[in-house]
Amino acid sequence: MDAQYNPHAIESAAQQYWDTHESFRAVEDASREKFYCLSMFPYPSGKLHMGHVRNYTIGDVVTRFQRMQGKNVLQPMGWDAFGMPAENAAIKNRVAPDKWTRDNIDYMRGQLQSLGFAYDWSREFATCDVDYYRWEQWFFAKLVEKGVVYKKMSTVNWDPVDQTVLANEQVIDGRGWRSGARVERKEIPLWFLKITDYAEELLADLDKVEWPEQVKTMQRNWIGKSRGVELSFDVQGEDAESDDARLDVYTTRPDTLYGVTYVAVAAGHPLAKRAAESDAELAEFLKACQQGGNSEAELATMEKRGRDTGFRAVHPLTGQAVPIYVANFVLMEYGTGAVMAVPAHDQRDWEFATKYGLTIQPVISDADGNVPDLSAGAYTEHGHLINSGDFDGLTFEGAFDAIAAELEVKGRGQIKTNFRLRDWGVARQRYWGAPIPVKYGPEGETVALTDDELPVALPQEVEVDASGSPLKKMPEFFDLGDGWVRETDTFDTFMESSWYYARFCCADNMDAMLDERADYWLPVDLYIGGIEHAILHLLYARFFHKLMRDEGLVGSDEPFQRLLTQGMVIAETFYRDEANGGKEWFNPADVTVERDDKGRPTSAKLAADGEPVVMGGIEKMSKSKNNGVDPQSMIDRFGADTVRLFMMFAAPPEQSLEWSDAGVEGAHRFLKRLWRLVAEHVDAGTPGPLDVSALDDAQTDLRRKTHQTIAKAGDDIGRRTTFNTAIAAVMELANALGRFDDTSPTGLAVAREAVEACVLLLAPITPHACHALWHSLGYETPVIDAEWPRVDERALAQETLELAVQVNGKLRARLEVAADADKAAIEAQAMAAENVQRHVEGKTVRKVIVVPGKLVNIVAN
RNA sequence: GCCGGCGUGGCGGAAUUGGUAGACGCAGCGGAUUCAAAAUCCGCCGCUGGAAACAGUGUGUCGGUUCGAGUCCGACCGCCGGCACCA
Repeated sequence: MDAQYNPHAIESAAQQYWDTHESFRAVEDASREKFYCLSMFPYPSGKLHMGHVRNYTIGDVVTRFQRMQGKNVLQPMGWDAFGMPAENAAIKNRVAPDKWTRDNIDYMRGQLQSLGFAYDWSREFATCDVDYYRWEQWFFAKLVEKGVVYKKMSTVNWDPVDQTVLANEQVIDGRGWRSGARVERKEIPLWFLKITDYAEELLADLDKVEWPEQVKTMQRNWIGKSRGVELSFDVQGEDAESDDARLDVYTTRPDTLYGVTYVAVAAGHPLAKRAAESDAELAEFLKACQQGGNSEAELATMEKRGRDTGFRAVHPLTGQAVPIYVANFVLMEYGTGAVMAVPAHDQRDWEFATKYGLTIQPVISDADGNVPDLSAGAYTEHGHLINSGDFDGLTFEGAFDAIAAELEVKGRGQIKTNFRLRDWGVARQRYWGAPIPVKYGPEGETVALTDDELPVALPQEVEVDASGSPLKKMPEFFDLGDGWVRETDTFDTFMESSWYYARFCCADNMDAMLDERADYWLPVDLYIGGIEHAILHLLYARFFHKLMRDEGLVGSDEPFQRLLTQGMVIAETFYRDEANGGKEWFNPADVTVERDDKGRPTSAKLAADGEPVVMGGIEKMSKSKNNGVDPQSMIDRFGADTVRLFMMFAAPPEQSLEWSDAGVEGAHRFLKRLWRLVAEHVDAGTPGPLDVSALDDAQTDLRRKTHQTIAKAGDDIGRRTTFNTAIAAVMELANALGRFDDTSPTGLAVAREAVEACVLLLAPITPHACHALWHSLGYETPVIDAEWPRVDERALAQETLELAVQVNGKLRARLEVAADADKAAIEAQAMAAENVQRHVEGKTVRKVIVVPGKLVNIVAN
């Protein structure tokens, strides 16, 4: 074999082999166990970034590993092709979104292929293909029929200068990113899917999936099931028949009901509007409340402000009148648009009451009956009721039930389960998305399109500018004649990403959304993607799967059985301050870092001019900080296997991964070393038969190491998905192999087993090199079809073990003991050790703890 | 602000169920090979003291549980992800 490791020749040969043999085409086969491995598909933004490379390498390693386990594997790839960047590029470069997107896809597909990912490319599609989104339109029409869809008024960010709706990320400090104008909250009618109808099931079924606990917790909190009481306050002086006669509020703390000292309503609430009719200042305040962004983070961090409406609410139990305030943090769309306020026992209410001088009435004491000190903040613990009439002395649970019962008797309220989860608004006022398949009639009819009216294809020839969707200016698109017009809103791109995993199972079906092949492959056995998708994408996809199930399209309850959330790729940043107060960021590739004699970085210089730059810390790779490392340049320099190996070795998949040029070189060095080890082994001659009963000590040790490594690598890749430790284990085996220079026939046989283990265990990670090495070892069938090596339990056996000996928890000696030694013998041997004697001298031994195979701890004082 | 994470040598990380902290790699230092260099190979490498044996100390900070804590509990500090129209 070639003595030199030549990655580029090896990689193109291996890729060509896989290509001509259609090695990764997946075919349904009911007689075989399937494994569907899916990585989140990319948005085609231009070129692959390191985050993609990491994500897809993880998926590829698992896919190839499962194939070697004998599974029938499916690993598809496609494009999440609708979205705002294409429109932004269109505005900036005057290039049509479709062309821009498809050019990007072509380039990125080539990059994925050069990384050697084992995709079944025959299943590829982009979500902007009409053959894809037509089924989404078809399905939406079915949902309209079923009643899962409705239209309601909803708040959007409105840019009054550009006359367009802005996404939350386009609102910066309350202003439009392009125009700089103060953003306004505007109400427009939008389409919604009733995800809240599935809240209970989405919560319960989290128990059915093998996901990281943190992701399940985030979803549970997002769904936010709570048990509380819905109750109503009368509005003083209102006609009992009028709509404004009562205020409904929901609370999870009915035990604090006697502490209500005011009620707050949203700026859009009818009472607030009525009060403003005769109060110019209040009207001004309501207008101010409509300014600024709409995101929860912005609402939660803004200054809490309010004003008295002049209306008074009547407490449902005490009959006392309390003021009704308008507050900017109460939103009309969430819940009832009104909240009861208990400043003594809720921190936000406390801050508001303190600011406006409202009464703070404590109604909960601690368990000892002490009235809490409310001078610095609210007392939010559960405790015992005080100042609460007949309910005094009750605990949280007792008071909850008693007060709920009292309200029920009086017809003023009842216990209610509430969810924080809100319905999913799926309409966007944008061009580059799937058109919503609805039409409106001259009499105000709203009708979903029928099969023969579908698909609604998105027009390709358009002028995109900053002033909203071009579809709204295209009568040829929306004017259907006879007074009928088509909806010009398009779908949220989360719609497309909510079912693409299912379409991959049968992407060639032009007559149906899904077919029986979906139930062969689904659910996805392992889904891999960024932790940033932990809530929205994953929750919407779960919901969509249940919708498809209820339409009989799939049989399973959940789309993704296992989930692996991968961390970010980060890198050092470098910048110089500019005269205008901004920063100029330099790419790490253009910077030289100076180090002291211990290797610590001390300063950095720009290579081009030799002048210093500031080290800005380690951040997520991004365009804005110019700290991205281009995968292509790394592949060109070292080959795909080196990039893949480094990515898998530098950190466990869930953690963030710091890019390191030196680390990449280290990975490359290891591959060269592995190549040389195999070449030297092949040159050393033909191994004899492996007679395991006639091995010397060194041979036994290497053989044990081989099988320990097989056991560890299989567990690390298959169960733990900690690829870094699997690679470390193989490196240890390679190190042991490098020290083993026994060229006897038996020695070569033991070495052969170790060499083959290295190649097979690394085959999922560095598939091109292992493809070539496997052939060099004399095999005709490719390594992708080789079986994962089996552990020989007998090879793992040891005659002696090393134990740690502690005295009072501190390590004092190491002990070589027979593997079958009993507790008493171990104790005696431990006590006899010289250093142990020194530390127990003059003390009484109180206890000796023996942990088999691990350590002995002698407790003495 | 709310929800969820993370914090270990000069650096990336390992320690899987409470049991020998620092595997593996990078950087650094010393040596071999070489006319020389690259490449490669060998050795050392948490900190303090010591010639060494060894001792002390050490996993963000403070406190607790335990024979024993990087791991469990409480409080705090710092950083990161998400917050419903970025994907």
